[in-house]
Amino acid sequence: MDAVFHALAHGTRRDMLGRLAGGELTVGELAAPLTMSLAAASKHVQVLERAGLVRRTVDGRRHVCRLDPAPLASATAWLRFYEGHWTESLDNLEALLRAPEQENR
Amino acid sequence: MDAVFHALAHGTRRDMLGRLAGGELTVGELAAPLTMSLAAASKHVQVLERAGLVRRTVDGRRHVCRLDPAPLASATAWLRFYEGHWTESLDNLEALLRAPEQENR
DNA sequence: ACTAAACTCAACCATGTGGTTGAGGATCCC
DNA sequence: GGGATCCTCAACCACATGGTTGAGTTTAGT
Repeated sequence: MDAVFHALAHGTRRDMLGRLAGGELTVGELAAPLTMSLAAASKHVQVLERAGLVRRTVDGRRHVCRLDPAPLASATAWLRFYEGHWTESLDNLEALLRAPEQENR
Repeated sequence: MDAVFHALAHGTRRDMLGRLAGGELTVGELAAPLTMSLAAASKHVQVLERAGLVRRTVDGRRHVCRLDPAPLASATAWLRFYEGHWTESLDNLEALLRAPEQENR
């Protein structure tokens, strides 16, 4: 799960995932719009692969990547949990403000 | 937004956020259960602060930290967007499997 | 006034990360 | 077969990250 958040922490990788949401792409196609070498882009793909967010099938000399957003589910679950706690603590704050003892600030 | 994902990428920081969801804690209290020095924990708090996830109020010599999950919202929005694309591509897959041309695998 | 406590800051170190280049392995095309 | 294409691998480099220790500051307690 660290791997998922780590993969998402880099803008280049989020960009790749975004374009993969539109359909399968080869490593070269993923690298094309980027301002870095193919080898660098290849490393980013590997990071996404290790995080389980991208699956690769080798088709001849082309490596075709497709999105596998399943690992995103655990990340969203984590986030939703703490957003839940957040609204809860908002309720607590509100309750506190309504309480008889007036300790505003 | 990179900052938010980067902050979440470290298990120690997620742990801190989790405990902060239960209420305000000082830097020392955040550091106590960890196997690192206070200075190291202090740095983690600073990372969370830069990401906007934690707000600090100095109360005497104690630095009280409280959770501010607002930046989590943009992260969840990003994730939900791609989860949407995911279910869409699942539909595409299903449609493909139902299609006349049988190219399973 | 002294000491202890709660932190931050700065310097330092080891390791990880993101990029480059150069070489090489398959694969397609002529 | 020969050359161009697509991609990985390994070595290297600069810089960020995560940890340490030691010193310093501010506050609390006696």
